[in-house]
Amino acid sequence: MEGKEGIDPAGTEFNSDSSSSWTLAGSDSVSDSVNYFFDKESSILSEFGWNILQPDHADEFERSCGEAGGRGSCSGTASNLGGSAEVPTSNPSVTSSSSEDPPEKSTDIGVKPPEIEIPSRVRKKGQKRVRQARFAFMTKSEVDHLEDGYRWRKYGQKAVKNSPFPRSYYRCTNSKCTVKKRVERSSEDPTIVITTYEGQHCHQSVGFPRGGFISHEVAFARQFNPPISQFYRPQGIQLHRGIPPAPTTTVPSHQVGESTSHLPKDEGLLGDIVPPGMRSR
DNA sequence: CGGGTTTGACCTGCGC
DNA sequence: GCGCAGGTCAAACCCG
Repeated sequence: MEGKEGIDPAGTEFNSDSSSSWTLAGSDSVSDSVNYFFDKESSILSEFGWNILQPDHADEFERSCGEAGGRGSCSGTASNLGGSAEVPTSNPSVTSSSSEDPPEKSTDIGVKPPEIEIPSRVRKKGQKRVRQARFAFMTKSEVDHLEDGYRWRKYGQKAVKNSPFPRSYYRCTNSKCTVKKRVERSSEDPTIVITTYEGQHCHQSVGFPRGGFISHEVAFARQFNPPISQFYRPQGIQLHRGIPPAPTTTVPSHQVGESTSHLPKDEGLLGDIVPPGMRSR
């Protein structure tokens, strides 16, 4: 409605003319590398920030970006975002992607997904696990694992503290794709499924789920697909500037199979990405 | 038989 | 340093 608004850590306000109302909901108290945005209309809670890369990987990734050439312009985009708190609507890859568009061109990917998630048993000592940009959805649904157009393989399930519901871990079945997602039910409202995506698909989705309509998750996931490089900060450090996501107006709520709900107080997965201080809605 | 799920063990980060 | 909780691995199992 009023357009996105928020304040980045440096105090810079940002606005856009989008039809969504994103509000800065908080920031990561631990790494301070991400901010959280909540869309009151779509009830989508989003987390935006820079990847935190160890210097080794930063170099490595910078190289791969350089080789990729052209699209994305790793450091350039990063500095742009970092310097002026631009909203992602100015990001070509976001604005150009309608709900029909795949996150990336599948075959000739300019930027291959950086292998920043080092397997724990291969990871060298001192190299930290790196988190990619994440965004979360709260969806009212009886089904835990919502169709989003991609194929996922479950690789783990864990009981979550303070929640009677386990958290499931999924990985994209595409071997070249590093995207993961976590699915968990809200302990406050069992009808609400909280899905958190981490990373970005480097390939096309396998198709639309359930007869052609797409959910908020799909629409949002497809709109929020800036090149990975844009979440890369060359110096490898945590910084962060508020980057509100593209609006989700492409999906009228009546088209959504599972209606979204308002943000409840929550623990568990939300507790993971949402600082306690902002969970008062 | 291939692909997906389950589940216990293991690893890692973090707070105390 | 220790314990806890989250995250991941991988063998066993299931299913089409």
